[in-house]
Amino acid sequence: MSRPGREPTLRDVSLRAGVSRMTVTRVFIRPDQVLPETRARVQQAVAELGYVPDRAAGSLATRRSGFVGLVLPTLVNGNFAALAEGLTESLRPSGYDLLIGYTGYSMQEEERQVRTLLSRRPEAVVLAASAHRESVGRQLARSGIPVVEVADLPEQPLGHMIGFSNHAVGVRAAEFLIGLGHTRIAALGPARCADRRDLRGEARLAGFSHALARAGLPTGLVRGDGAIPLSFGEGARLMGRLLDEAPDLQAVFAVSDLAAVGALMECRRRGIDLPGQLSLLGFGNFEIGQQTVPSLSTIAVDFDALGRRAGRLIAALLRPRDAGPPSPSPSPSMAVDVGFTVIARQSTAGVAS
Amino acid sequence: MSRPGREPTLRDVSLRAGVSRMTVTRVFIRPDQVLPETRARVQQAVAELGYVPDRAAGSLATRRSGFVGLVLPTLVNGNFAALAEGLTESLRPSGYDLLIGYTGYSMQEEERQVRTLLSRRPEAVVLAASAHRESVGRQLARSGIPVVEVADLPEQPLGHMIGFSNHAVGVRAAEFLIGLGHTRIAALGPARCADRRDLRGEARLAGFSHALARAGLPTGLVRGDGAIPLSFGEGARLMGRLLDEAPDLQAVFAVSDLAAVGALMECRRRGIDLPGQLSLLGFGNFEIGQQTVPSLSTIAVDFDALGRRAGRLIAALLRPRDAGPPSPSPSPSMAVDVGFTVIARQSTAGVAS
DNA sequence: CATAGCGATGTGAACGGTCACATTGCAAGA
DNA sequence: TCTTGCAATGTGACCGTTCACATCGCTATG
Repeated sequence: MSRPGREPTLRDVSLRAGVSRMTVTRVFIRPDQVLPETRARVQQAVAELGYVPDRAAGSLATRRSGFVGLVLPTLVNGNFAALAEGLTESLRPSGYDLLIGYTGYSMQEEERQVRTLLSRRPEAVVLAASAHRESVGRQLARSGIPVVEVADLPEQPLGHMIGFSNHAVGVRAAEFLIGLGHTRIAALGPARCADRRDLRGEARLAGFSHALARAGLPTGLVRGDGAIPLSFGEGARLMGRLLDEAPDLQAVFAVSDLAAVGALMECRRRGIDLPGQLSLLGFGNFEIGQQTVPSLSTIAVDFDALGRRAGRLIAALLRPRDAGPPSPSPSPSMAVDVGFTVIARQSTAGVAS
Repeated sequence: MSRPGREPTLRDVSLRAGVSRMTVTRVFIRPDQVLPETRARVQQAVAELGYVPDRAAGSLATRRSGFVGLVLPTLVNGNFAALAEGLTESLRPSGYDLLIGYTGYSMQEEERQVRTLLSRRPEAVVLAASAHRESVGRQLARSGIPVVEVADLPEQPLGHMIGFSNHAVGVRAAEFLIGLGHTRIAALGPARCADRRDLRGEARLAGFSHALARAGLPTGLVRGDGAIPLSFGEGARLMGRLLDEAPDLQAVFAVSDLAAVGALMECRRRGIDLPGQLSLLGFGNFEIGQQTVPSLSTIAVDFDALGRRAGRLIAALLRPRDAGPPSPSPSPSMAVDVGFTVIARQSTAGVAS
């Protein structure tokens, strides 16, 4: 190394290669503008010194951080992780790095995350945490960067939306179970604490209740009291309570496959036959649901594709950064409904009549 | 806002508050050095302008990015996600942000990730991807920052290690199953492709074979041909193949709970009674294993704690940055063995004699 | 043969903070 | 009253890169 202790800089490389600093930069940014011989000399110096450009300095000069922020409730959820991976991959060709923050479903934490994030000057932000404090929207709006909300279609969007209606999912779930001939129908969903909330789960639950009521069926067995995040164990626990209270249950919708699989296992422990005695429907199409016995009927959304789509949108929004006018017309807010699919597997069946 | 289009800067705030830029900075860095009245005036200007400090600029000046890099195989694995969350949380008090990259188990991709990462000048790097190209070690060594490898105890460490011996896990798994009286014992593990490898899974498998051989038992049923990453479906598929070939099998070790649960479901589909006809042992203590019927015996490692521990180590290493000598003595490489625990649940049982 | 034109390279000034080192004002002690 | 000392604030340079623009040398063209 040239200077002890410090990492080599552009200057070190330029001195060694016998060119100016600008030429070295060009070798990285626009190699075609540099004569092949010069380029080779520079590249050798780079290799010898082990020089890696400092993007923080670059960001400062270009006013472009190369970051896209992603805020989600938790990483410990296959679908959110898949979303993150899809986003990363679709953003890679454009050279953006993902900066991930997770809120643990807490709105207060989300606020903190967004503030932290903004200090890194992301060029766009993707929000997958559905419950926002008002201040979050204010901060994001002020920063002037594109905001994309995913995995939902909120009533009061902060920016673009790529997702699906969780309320519609709930409605469809109810219609599906009703269509099978069930009438004593229950649902398992998240509790509403003051700060920790799973708004999407709540929306699915609300849609479910709504459709039940519309069909003239009782909604008393729709339970919004699951601990967040809904897990296998929580699903089993909730199912146990439900079975204790209403042994003559015919069908259950769990707002998450995780809870549904837990519920399925609880049924197995109690010797309840699925779908013979009870139909069970989940949401999320987690891989485990394909393998359980019986396999789990569910409602599927392609989260990886959701992430990819968000990434493509962002790449497109950010590309003509130079072309268009500064930002007088913040491109009209897009809303993309990617829909969802009911996947009927073995855990649901019609009522024998 | 003050200047149209641009985000407000320190200068905008200082002008509005009628102080110098340095005073504004101090309100953020060392508030106690600023007179309360002045501080209040500055804070009001900050609030009015919606000013958020630019950390890229700050990094440049302080030569500290505030980033810690984390490279892992995939996020779509509860244990790695838990590790990431544990790391994040233990680093938060010290003000570090996590920069996550994932390799999809590819060594080539890992190399790319590390290079990208280094351009953001992380102050430390945590590696959870066990298979490294040589160049990765070179790059990291040259950068001079602390490196922590987690979830393994490699023979040729790149820096510090916090983990457990995957080979020992395999040995212990075999001893456990042998101890139950089984002799026809199989194992399911990852295949070894050229680039995509799961070295930790391979190590568990190798340890398992080793212990089997040492006990004079045949190792022909130890299968290292699972698609990476090992999933529920892959576990089911592998188990099916195994049962077709060796119907008189007595015990199976799957190097991941995910594969083990898949295998468990496959057994159920085939009407094979666990643990009556077959003992099944997994690894990883994923939550689902507690809920399956029968519940899954497994080998547990606390990944969240692993992440926390790595975070604490890094925080400690980085703290006295100012105190100690520049870096003549790169603090001796630490190796922490966090061990593992066999959790015997219902899927394993002794042979009836 | 002069010169316009272009491609390759160099120059100095930002970018937005923070560092080390002044400078100022004021209270305590000789 | 005159230091001395400290707390609060200001000054200019610098962190490593890239921007806009200038310069250089060469070739093609009239």
